[in-house]
Amino acid sequence: MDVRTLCLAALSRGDATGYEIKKMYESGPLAHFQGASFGSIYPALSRLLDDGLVQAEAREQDGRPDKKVYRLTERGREAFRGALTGPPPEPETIKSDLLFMLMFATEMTPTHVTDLIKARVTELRSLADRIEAKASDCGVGDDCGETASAGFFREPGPKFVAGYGVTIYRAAADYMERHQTDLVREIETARAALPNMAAE
Amino acid sequence: MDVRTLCLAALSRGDATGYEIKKMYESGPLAHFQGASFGSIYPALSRLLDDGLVQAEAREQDGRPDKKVYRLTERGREAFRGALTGPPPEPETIKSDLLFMLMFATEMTPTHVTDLIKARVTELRSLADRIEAKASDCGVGDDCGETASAGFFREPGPKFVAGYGVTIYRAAADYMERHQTDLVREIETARAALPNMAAE
DNA sequence: CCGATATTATATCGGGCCGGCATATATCGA
DNA sequence: TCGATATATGCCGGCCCGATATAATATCGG
Repeated sequence: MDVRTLCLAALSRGDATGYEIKKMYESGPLAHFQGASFGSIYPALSRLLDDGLVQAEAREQDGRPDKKVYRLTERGREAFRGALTGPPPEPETIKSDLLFMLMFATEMTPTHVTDLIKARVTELRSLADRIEAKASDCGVGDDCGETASAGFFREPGPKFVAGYGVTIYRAAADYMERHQTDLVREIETARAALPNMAAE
Repeated sequence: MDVRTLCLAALSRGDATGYEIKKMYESGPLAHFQGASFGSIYPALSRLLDDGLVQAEAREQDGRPDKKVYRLTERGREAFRGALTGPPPEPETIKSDLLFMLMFATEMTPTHVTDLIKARVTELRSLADRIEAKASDCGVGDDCGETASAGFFREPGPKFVAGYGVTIYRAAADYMERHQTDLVREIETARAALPNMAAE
């Protein structure tokens, strides 16, 4: 997804600065499933300004550098709807460093493989929990979603997507936990059958 | 994953040209979970050559431009093992254009949402089937994996990884199918409650 | 039998994006 | 008080993808 489109999407939910857009994709209502860095957000906003898809209002700030608050123009809103309606997204495949490394599991020590998988399982469960916490109303006292994203996850789209994330992360963690011991056992026998495994 | 490491990994399974490495990640034994383009493979091989991690042997070819067959040096093999042992991979999160688009499902027509999800479900099932076909021995008559990758998926690592892929892709397809109707119904009621939805 | 297309093979280039860095201030905890 | 963190913008090196160029052979349909 184009960072310019990502900016339009963020601004469709309200005016914001570049810094705030970044936060939305990092820990705010748009976190998970997409991300963008400062190095792409600020140039993207400049281009959107040139193209007339956003307006900027410079607000003088106590001390800090002037804050530039961006707002969608009508043309910007159309462009965003166009991106949503437009060409269907390319088929997405799983890209994973860990999975790739594990294809060469016989080149690693069983201990290392175990550590790698254990760490990943923890990460996956924590990711699922974080989505669930954010989605399940964040009802009580905590500050939860910060920028007025309270009701966002009651909308059908975010609810569907959050459920997807939780389901997939849990399925991944479950698979790894269930097949971990088999994998390690098979590596051990494979390495025992192989030569020079002295001091690794 | 660094494309240089990807090249080392491919060459650790046997000598190959840049073109053949590309094929391995496209449809060969290393397909799924990682990929690389010509625009990164050829420069990567050049750098690996400069750094002494691979050797190149130019083979004169009948007619076609000279084939450069690359081979891992001992230092290259060490570097690859280092990458496997080295810093654990960063936590990986799901990145998905479709999921992101669906967060704004209320801005789309129910028909469009249905089409999008149906197409993705088909893709996911086909992806899972392809992995399963490649992993389940490709035993009989078909040409299956081409370049001598017959037994690769009987090794513990690839078997574990293939199972992961099949499981996750199926789980994703299942989730989408099971929650699709709910999503569409909720969009419809949400849009009915909203203004100016005449000619979209 | 001829032309269109695919395949084998290498390489460059533009553009997009990430991560690190620079800059400036204010506040909060150790 | 000193470093870390947060607010806020922006540049730059480097990595990578996708498109394109080049070039010769193979193959299949008309």
